[in-house]
Amino acid sequence: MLSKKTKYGLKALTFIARSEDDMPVQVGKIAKSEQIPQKFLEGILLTLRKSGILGSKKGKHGGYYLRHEPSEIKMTDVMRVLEGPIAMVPCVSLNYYEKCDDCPDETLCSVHRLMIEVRDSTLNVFRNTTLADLSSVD
Amino acid sequence: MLSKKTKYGLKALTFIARSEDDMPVQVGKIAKSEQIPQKFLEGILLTLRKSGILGSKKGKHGGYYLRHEPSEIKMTDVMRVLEGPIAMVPCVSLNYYEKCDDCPDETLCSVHRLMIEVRDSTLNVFRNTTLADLSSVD
DNA sequence: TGTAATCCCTACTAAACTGATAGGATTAAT
DNA sequence: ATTAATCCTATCAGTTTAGTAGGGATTACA
Repeated sequence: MLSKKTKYGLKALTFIARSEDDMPVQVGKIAKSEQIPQKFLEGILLTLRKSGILGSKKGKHGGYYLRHEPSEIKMTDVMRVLEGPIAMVPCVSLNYYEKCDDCPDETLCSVHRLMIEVRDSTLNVFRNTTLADLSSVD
Repeated sequence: MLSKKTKYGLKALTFIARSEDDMPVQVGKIAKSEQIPQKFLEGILLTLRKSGILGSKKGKHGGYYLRHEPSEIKMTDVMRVLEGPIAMVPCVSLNYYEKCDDCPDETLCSVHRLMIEVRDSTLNVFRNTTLADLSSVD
């Protein structure tokens, strides 16, 4: 299941991308427009900022803005920040690899082989989708 | 993340498929060979039986067996039984569709569109993979 | 007919995770 | 100063996960 955190995060990013006139967007505005609990959203945008996807400006008239063009922001990066590893098992994760306790030989493990295929096909989607695709209104 | 339940279930199915000489396979044998807590595995095999993927024979010399040829057992079915819906959000689920509370218009929702693509690519893997693929030793 | 092996079923539990709330500290514009 | 924003930490109720416990029901076979 996609966590609410990720869902909210994606919606917020889309919102910011759509309202780009180089003015920072306030959490409150996003929360209201997208029906997201504001305090919850605060934390989400914070992690997006810490990861380098968003920038922020503090104080009055502050808010969040994209650090790069929407077309440069790949879903692989966004999803990893919000949802964690893309692979469904650590033993097929590119960025968070971990060996299974059981499983003496990965190449013989049926789960391993299946999950590599799932990872690759999901990765293929995320690599070929940017925030620009999400926020286009076609 | 893939649940242990699913992981264990897939390993067990693979084990049964590999040791097919038409004799039912005992939970204890699978548990020992695959390093799975036996009581936990019991429950998993039970749900696989109730779903029609496995059959069982009670009493001495009893055990579990496949109800169909491995090449007929598609991962779509197995995954839905073990892991639940394949879609990451209910609003793009084929078998368990549910509208989002928020989201007045799905066709305009960025998350919706992205998740449809993920669903389709994952589905494509599961539809083209059978237990025979998992249990082959190439 | 008794006994051992096996599936079957229900209930319980500890730990982790999720989604959210609370309360305030810090910063900046006016 | 006041106000409006981000930032940070802690807390919490509910759910899920992974597993354990204990036994009931069924069958093979001596």
